[in-house]
Amino acid sequence: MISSSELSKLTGVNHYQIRKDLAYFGEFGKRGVGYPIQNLINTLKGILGSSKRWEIIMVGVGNLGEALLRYRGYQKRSFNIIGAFDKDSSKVGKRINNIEVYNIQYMKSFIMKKNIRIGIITVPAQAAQKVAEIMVSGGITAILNFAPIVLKCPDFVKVNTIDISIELDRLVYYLSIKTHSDN
Amino acid sequence: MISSSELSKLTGVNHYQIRKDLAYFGEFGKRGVGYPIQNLINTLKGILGSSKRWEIIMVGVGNLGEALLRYRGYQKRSFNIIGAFDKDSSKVGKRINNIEVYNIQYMKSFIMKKNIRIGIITVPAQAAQKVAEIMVSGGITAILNFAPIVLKCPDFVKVNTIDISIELDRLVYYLSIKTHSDN
DNA sequence: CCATGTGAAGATCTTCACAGCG
DNA sequence: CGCTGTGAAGATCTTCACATGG
Repeated sequence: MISSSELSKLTGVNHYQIRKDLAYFGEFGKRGVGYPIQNLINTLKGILGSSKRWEIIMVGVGNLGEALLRYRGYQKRSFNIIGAFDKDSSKVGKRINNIEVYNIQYMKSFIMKKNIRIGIITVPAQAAQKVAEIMVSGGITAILNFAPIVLKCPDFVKVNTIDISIELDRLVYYLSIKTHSDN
Repeated sequence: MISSSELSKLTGVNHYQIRKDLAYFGEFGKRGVGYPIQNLINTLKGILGSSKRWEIIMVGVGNLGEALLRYRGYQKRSFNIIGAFDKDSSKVGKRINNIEVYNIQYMKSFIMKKNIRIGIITVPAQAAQKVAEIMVSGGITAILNFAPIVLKCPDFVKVNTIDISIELDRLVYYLSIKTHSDN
């Protein structure tokens, strides 16, 4: 059993919010007690779509791509990187964390054959748009993009961009504001 | 000169929002024409705090850390990674992208001496909290955290966490919702 | 009595309509 | 006339107060 206040401490989200969010999907807490942990986990898995197993591909096996492939944090999650792609023949054929690197020319047919819905882009900025287009043409509808550009994709495609420079700009902005008002 | 609608196309943010946001900081557009580009850039640099030059340190030179060190996207930006730290002696002394890797035991004094305000954490999850504490004790007040945990820091410290698993969960959730409502 | 679930109040963010100015 | 700047309307998110039920 766990209460909304305990969850609050663990996550940094306040207890009102925790309750509102959970209640939004139904009543699975017990009044006066809290939420049954195991039950909560299972219900959330269903809600987040993580009871299903999602297969993912990654394109671009440079430093960042390799870092992500080595990252073990996926293991217990609902998604699996089942293939990586690069145009560089020196990388093709490698296996990283048991994930094989294929030539990028096979990407589209791979997506179609395996019915992939999610792709990760870790290629340089100038190649990213083209990669995104091939992904979409193969049937991918959700992209996690690490290239520092705005990808042009059809509306039905969900693009989630992580641009490290922008994240640092956020911090810089925060510090500037604070410094300014510290007088 | 550039108009709010052009900026809208470039960024994906709608034109109302562009104007509201810019107007919030003052009137630097010309009615009937648009925004003078150079002027806009300079003004925004000031607002974002990027007219100043910010020095940054990074801790953890594993795959991800190395990828970020190699990333050239900072070059034109307002921030500079001026040092990296690791506890692994095989990494100490390396130079990556002209950034030297120091033993982590010198981190605190480095932060203090150079008056660093921003730190990037790319160490494994179990080491991240400790690293954050040392950073804060040295005077850092803004952290970009790549470790998949919730860092406990004093309120005056701005923590920005990027957890790749969570970003993927977002996409999975989006796809689940869509699949559900596609019936 | 305790912690959830929820309607209402409050705060904030987004969209809109249009006045104002080059 | 065109595009900005802005007050107001609308939508959404957050906080709160408290009724509800184990």
